[in-house]
Amino acid sequence: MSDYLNELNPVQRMAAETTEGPVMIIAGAGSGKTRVLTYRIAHIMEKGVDAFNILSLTFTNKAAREMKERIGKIVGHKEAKNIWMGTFHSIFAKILRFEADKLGYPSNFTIYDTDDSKGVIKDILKQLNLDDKVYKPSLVLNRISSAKNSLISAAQYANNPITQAEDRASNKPLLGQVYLAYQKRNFKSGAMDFDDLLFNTNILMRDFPEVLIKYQSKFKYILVDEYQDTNFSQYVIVKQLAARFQNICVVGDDAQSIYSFRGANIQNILNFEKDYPDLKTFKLEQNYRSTQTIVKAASAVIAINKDQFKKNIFTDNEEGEKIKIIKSNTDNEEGQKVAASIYETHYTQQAHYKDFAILYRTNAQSRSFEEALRKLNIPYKIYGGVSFYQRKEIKDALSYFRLSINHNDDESLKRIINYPTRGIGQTTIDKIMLAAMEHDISMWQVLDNLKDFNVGINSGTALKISEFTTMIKTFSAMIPYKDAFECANHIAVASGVVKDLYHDKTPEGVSRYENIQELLNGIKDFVEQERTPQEEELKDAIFNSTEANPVELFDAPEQSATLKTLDEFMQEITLLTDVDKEKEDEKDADRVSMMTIHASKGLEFPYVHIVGLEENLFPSQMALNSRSELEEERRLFYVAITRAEKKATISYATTRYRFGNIIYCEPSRFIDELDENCVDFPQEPVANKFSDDTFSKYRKSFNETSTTSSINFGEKGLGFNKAEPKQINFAPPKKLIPLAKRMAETNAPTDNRANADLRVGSVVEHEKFGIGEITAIEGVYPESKACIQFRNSGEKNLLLKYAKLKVVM
DNA sequence: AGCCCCGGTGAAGTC
DNA sequence: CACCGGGGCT
Repeated sequence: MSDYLNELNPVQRMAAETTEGPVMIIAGAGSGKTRVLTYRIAHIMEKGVDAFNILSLTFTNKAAREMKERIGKIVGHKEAKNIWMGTFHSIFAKILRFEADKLGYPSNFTIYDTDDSKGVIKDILKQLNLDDKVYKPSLVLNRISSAKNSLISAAQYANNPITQAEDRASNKPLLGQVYLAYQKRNFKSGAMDFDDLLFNTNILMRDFPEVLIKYQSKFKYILVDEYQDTNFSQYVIVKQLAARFQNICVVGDDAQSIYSFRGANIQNILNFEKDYPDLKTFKLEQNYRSTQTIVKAASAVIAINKDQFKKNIFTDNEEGEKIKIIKSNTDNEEGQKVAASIYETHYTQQAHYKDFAILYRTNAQSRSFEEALRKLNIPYKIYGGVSFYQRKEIKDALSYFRLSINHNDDESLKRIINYPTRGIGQTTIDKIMLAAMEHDISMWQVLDNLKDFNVGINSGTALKISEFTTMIKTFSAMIPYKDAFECANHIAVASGVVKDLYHDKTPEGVSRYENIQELLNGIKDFVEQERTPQEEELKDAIFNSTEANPVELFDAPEQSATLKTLDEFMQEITLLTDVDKEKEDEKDADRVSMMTIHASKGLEFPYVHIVGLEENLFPSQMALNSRSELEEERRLFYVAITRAEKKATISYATTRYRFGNIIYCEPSRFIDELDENCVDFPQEPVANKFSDDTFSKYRKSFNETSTTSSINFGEKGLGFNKAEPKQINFAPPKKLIPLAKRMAETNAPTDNRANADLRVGSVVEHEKFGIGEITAIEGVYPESKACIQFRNSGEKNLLLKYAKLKVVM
């Protein structure tokens, strides 16, 4: 019949053809996992299974899209579209919209991102009169998130003696109350946070057996990719759904489990066999990606970990170059040396710049590489960082959309009620918020029934409020009847956002204006894309079920079911992963890729530079408290090395800036763990591992770790299954930089006298602001001040005697 | 109401 | 060093 299976090696082929019953595929790095998954699904379909009965959970939506594309080539694109494929969050958000009414939620519930969630927590802390220095919103949110991912409800949390004791110990005795209030507030707002999407799916399946049966019957074949990175909540969902047919296939690599910080539990994959005794396991051990050197070096590193499946990863590829180690004296020098190394390889090997990646442990490390690459005119692209959707102007516009879709979305309301300025000040907002909290309703409900509440707002302000609510209502009325682009465009203009930005002629203002245009363009694209069958189904269900009485202001209602609406757009973008957000048209651009190692998972590059290999940075100082944390760092290092196809280069610096101070760094222990036959060490000794400093540091860290606390969340939960013991660290991160190692900042003497010769019209380069032209000079050197129009950073006034400027022309 | 300046504090990774 | 929030000034 089909010959696609012949493209697989024997193990891959068996894994793809064993479609019935529980299957686990342990897929080493570069072992052709995606190919197996693709062919497996195609094979299931060719055996006659309806695509609507297949659920495939992927790590990013992009991965889902690409896999659908590949499957489509085998079984036909029309059929492939019918597969339910996407991330856990996006798939179950869809299901929750179908079933929302059962949980008391509206089907157009808002999904709160992390910023929204923190905003809610801040309000609650204010209301409960708690100090946000003690109850740090990010820590509180982490704690709540961990609880939810372990299926601990707010009520269970608040009444659990263990969590109570734990929170008292960390000086946050009311954390349970915060969690309760947080859930209540979000519910009133018709909002779910990311963790709620999974948590509430579990509630749904627990409390509504008919719903569980419905989806169990629907999803006859279930596949889960990156299973090593699932958390308890996800584990239970999968287990429940697969309970009827048991055609469950999980794919993963325990050696690449790197997301425990967001609740991922490597035990899910290590213990999978316990849940399904008749499990068939396939190990994909042949690496098709990397050289023998890279495979050997990586294997030596990962072998040090205790907690893992035994694997014998091998490759038939050539031996390849040794791993090169670059030592630098400072972080800036590291940037220069790495950039130079890329530059050199680019020319000597005729490599494209897109063949290179710089991988780092933390986003903050990107700076020195950016600067160095820019100096050598090497194009680069940074993945992650502040995304488009995080920008202020975009969030403002989206908040208008969100509020128009769901009036009870308090976080959006707070953001835009006085933007652009319309005379509704902080005092008024505080009064509204107070009334909302007192009556347990959303802020909108207070605004919309202002006279029913004794809020103490004067008639002038009341008028402004009513103008605001009327405006939002007209937006809402439009959404079901006009496509997303028309609505968004109308809202952006009618709200005054566009006008506000248009009048701002500073370079920042211009760029904000352009960003809004870009957002609108994106929405235009969205409108022009066809819906997937699932989206069609969902659209119908929600459109027909809305209790809302359609206001016939615009086109005929029957037309609206075919339109792609603004609320659909919002649903789509909220759950995009960082990878999903990357622009397609830049994919082929010839640029060096820069990203965190986490973000690099699943990617591959011929030449990989792994940078910042220093103790306390990689491994991170936060990971030195336990074996399991250190093992996760090691897995992260393993992931980094195995991204490389031809050559891996590792670099470290002996000093580095941190919080404005220079600190000394030691080479990472991971360097020593590489198989030494695979490594090209620098001439001088790498490090003196047993200096007094080293000992003093470890003594210090040992003494300090004893306050770290943990609680066991394993016993309760929702009562489906026994949870794995869940550790939540609540101790603040320990600084492990010994006093002896600190050094006063030594500002390199800069000769700025040359700046005295600068004139209006001179073009200069500033190390931070980039290239700019001097438009005015005031005063006489050394007291002179130059006004410089920078190309990318806007206008700045700089004192010439201090400004570090290089004359360009 | 908005702007600016100051000081305190803080960077791991993310749906 | 860089960002954010608070407070004070216009």
